[in-house]
Amino acid sequence: MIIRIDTVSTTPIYVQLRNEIVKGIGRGELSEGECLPTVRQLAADLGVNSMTVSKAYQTLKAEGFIETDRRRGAVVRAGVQSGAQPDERYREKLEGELELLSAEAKIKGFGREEFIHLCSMAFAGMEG
Amino acid sequence: MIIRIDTVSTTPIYVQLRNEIVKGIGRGELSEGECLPTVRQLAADLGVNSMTVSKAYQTLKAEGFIETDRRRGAVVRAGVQSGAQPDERYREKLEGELELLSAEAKIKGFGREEFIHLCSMAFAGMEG
DNA sequence: TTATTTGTATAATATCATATAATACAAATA
DNA sequence: TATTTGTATTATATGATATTATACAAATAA
Repeated sequence: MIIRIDTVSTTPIYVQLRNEIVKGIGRGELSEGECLPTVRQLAADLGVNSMTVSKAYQTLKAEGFIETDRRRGAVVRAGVQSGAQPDERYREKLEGELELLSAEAKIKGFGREEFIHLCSMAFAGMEG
Repeated sequence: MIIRIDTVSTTPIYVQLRNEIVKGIGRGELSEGECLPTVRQLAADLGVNSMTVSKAYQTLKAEGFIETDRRRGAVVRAGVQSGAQPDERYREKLEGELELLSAEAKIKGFGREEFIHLCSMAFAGMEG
């Protein structure tokens, strides 16, 4: 998977990295159990510091998206999430962000159908 | 409209303020043409600095959500947005954010129907 | 064993964003 | 004239961000 970083953006690099990897997992470009590049390798590829990559991995780990194994490195977490009970904390976070997006879209002139269409298209872009 | 600020949050106060006002406009609690509190008044109510409120207002102004009038102060921008051509820049921003939310939701185990339902409910919470 | 690689920890440093404080200005109103 | 509006400026303090350098435990490969 190719990751691009915008060094001009106000979004911290480690957040950009975290977001790109999450989207890669969502799209299926990164499969469950697949190893991510090592922090040093990815840092070298992107021209950033290895601690910045490490911070992105730690964020992903804390959020349950990956696990770190001393033997294999960083690994995409297997389908624990697809099963079991939905994460209530995440649900509230998602609802809050959708509320803000809905308000912005509404004010910007988007109708309900158009908004839902965009949501549907975005989700369709994910694996499965 | 009542605005609450979380001083512990990592989200900057001026961003929280901006978000709350956007949601207030979206819900219809703040009508087009309605005056917002003065920067000093809102700052006093919230116990923050007036420049922090000013920064939130400037952000809202730059995004086209409000206008500032020396006579009336900060005013919710009238329906320029509901008409005219959709803002292409905003559309891309929206699509990008929906892509990330979709990826997270997908990984967290949400199905298409559930995700769309949440989007629909969020938009339904907006005026109109 | 030894050498290497893994993620991680630590410390020092630099830069920028954030927030506050105090003061001041032009424009408009009462 | 006095007041209020948003805004500008300057100074200051704090925290987030990013880099650099070094080091560690754990596991693998030689």
